[in-house]
Amino acid sequence: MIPDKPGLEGLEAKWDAVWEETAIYRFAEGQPRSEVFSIDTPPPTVSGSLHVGHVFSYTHTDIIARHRRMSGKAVFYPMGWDDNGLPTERRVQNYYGVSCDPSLPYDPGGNPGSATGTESDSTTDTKSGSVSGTGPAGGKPEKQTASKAGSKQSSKSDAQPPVKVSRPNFIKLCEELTASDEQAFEQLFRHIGLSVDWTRTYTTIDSHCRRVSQLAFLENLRRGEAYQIEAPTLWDVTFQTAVAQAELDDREKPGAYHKLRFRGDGLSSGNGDSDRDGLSSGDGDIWIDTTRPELVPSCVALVAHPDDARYRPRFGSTVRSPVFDVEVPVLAHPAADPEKGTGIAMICTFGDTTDITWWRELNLPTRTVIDRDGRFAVEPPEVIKSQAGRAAYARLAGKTAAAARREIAAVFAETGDLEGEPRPITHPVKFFEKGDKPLEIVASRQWYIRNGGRDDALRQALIDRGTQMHWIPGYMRARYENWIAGLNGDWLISRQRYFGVPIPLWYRLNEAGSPVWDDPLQPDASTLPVDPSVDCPPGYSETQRDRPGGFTGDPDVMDTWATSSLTPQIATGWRSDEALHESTFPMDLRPQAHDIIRTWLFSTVVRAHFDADTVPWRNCALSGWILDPDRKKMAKSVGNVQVPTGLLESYGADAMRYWAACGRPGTDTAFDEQQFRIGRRLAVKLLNASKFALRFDNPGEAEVTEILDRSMLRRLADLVDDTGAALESFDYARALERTESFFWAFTDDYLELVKARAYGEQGEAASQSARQTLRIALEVLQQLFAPFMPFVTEEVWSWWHSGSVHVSAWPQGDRLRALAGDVTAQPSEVAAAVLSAVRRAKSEAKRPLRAEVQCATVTDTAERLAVLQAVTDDVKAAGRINELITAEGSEFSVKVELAPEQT
RNA sequence: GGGCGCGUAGCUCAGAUGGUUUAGAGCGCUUCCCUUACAAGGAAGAAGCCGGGGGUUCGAGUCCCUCCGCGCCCA
Repeated sequence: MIPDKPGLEGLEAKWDAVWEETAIYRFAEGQPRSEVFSIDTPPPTVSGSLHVGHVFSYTHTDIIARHRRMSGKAVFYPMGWDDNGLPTERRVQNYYGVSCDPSLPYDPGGNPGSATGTESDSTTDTKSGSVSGTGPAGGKPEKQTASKAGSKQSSKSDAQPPVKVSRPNFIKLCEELTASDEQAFEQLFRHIGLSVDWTRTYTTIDSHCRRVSQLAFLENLRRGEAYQIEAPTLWDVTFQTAVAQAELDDREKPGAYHKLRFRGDGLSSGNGDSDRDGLSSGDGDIWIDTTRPELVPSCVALVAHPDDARYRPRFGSTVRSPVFDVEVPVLAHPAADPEKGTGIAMICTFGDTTDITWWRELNLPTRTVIDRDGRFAVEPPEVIKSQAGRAAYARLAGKTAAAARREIAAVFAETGDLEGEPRPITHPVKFFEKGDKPLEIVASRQWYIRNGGRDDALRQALIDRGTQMHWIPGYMRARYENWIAGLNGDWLISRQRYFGVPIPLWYRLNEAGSPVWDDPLQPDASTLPVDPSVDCPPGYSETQRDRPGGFTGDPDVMDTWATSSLTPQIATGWRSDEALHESTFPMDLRPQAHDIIRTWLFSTVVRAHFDADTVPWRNCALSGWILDPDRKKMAKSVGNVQVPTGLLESYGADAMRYWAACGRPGTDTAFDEQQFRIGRRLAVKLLNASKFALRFDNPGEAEVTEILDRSMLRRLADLVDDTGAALESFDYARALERTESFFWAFTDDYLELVKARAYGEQGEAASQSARQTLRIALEVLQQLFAPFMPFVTEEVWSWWHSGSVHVSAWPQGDRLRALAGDVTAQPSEVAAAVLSAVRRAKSEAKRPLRAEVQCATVTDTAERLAVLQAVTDDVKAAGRINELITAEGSEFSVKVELAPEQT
């Protein structure tokens, strides 16, 4: 049963198979809510390869799950894969060499992507070895795959131009690619021993999730929490989609102030063409500084602070824009910063988010120049009438913003409207977090869900929700509150993309063929999920699609967070399995990383607030990041990612979990391979200590009689209480640290002290006590380690138990304390102190530990000497001490006389 | 600029509500030991003005103030 030379190799595969077969992690349905511990596992994005960061945080959750399971809870621990959204689209584009063209009809026969050859095109820069068959788990430590490639999709590709495929075909490819990834992810998660109920998995694009997502949206719509509006929208020109506030990144970018002249020729405030003869007159001119001179044709006003004496006389008057010669008013608004540039700014539609504020609050017209592809529209705004202005605009038409900027600077320089050279500065520019071109702002019709960004009562209600959850660590709640406090708009959920959950609506077309936006056609709930681009609204037929008097489908999909925010509803069977939902929702635990509090955590609270008038979970545990040795966040885009597979092979899953468990909740942890070695050593030690303790005959019902044994059990009782409390409060790192430190002391001291006695050197009764205690302690230690190192503990448990350690009952401190009776921790402490002193003496004398001690003199207080008396036989045996003399004194010391070296 | 966190041995970190006399662990380093549980191991040792300064207290790494440095989130 117990191998001669126990090892760790092969334990993962062996026990994973057994656990699968015995189904010990399967959720036991039908339990009352109080007996259930439900976990809202955040579905990892499957579009990239797994790295050690995933192992890190998912292990933390698993430790808690395993502890709750051993504590008697029915643990509800499903797993999802987040596969909808842009990351997948980008990878599909690169991997298959395709791009989506929604205007194409579905091609049911061919799979264009597969046909055009996967491997050939993927050479661009995804060496997509990681996504084929063996999956990301087998991936090499590649850096920068999709993130870079995706953004370069159209230009610069030296390979073939992408093959255009229909939206349904494109989605098929997305599903194909993610399916193989998901398998690989599951394999890796099994390999590291996550005790997930693998019969309960979902993917955020599957039909269940689409249904929940659409149903929840329709409910939001019905209750007035979702609405659509035509408004200026942050827009990514690369992906050509709207993005939400939560997806913004500010990046410091170089730019340049251009000092431009607006003419204040109060006289010529009328007709446009000819009166530019006052070129040199300059008294009424106003100079503004701007980093975006190309937006002058979209300028609708100038604005300065109301208290700014320099410009106060000009408020209410007008000036004319350089070259384009458009008359614009000079206005006052408190958001204008007198310290910036010349203290007066031009308002364009739209250069940045402040422009939106001004435009809205000052009730200004819209003069759009940049199209959704980020290029200047062919036609100038109507308001530009002068020939010179139209000619100048023609030089910008079709150009990107950056190119137009260079062009217009040249124009202004020619006309003398640009003073001096542009002055380089660096300033924060808003980017889509996944994009690499600055965001533009375009006016478009979009769907929103209210989130308190425009409603103080709702804002406060959501902040209050934060206080109804337990945050681990507690200070993370501040981030939640800060984010809500800083919201400046509702949650934009529509995206102009393809691989996502469609917005389940259609619009009537009037006789002119224009959509009637106000009263969307809704599907019957029983037909969900629907795809409005394929399905028809109730009462219509396909022949009426896109025909005047007919209907048109909403072309957009929902933000990936609009689905991800529903994982509690998705996982617990909301509106599909009410019994399950009742016993699992609100959920007990949401583990996640701290950087997505603003997105995932917050949006999930919003949905539960609306749908169920509750918080979605009782506890949220925020895990830290893995940092590389230089303390930079480990991320694919940085190229410093550690892939887990190699580490798993050399150190084993338990060692990797050990490393993960050492990272305290919420704390960023530097990756340190040394920790893997330590974890592995601990696992090996557990094998060997178990083997040792079990080598003696089973003492049956023998009683624990010896003082030393009872004293050790007393300390073990304290450990059990301590670790139990730590795990209850999600402090797995503390629990592990305590258990580990006890365990090493246990092997160093207790095992050595009782070794001789266990072998029978002090008679049968004393031996039985030792053997019994060894077994009791071993059993408890195996259980305490089980949540952390499930494989090795299951292995050693199996040497002497029939069931799984993972469904055994968590140890009780009281039982151990009862065995200890009135014996305190002191005897084992005194014995260990003497033994340690003897070891030190031998080590300092450079003698082996088995060297005999002629005579050891222990000086200590009378009280402790009396205690030592009770354990003296064990101490003498362990230290190989021939004669042990005691002497009273206030200071503890041990004088060691070694026996002469034998020759 | 606002918020949050951090600064303890060469390195990575523990030190929960201030108090077991001379501040802990692991790694690394040095020395020793192939001991019948364990050599991909074991034992032992050296090593710290607990970021600086001020304060509260009988007593502070632990609380307060301030300064310096670092990181993150948000403007």
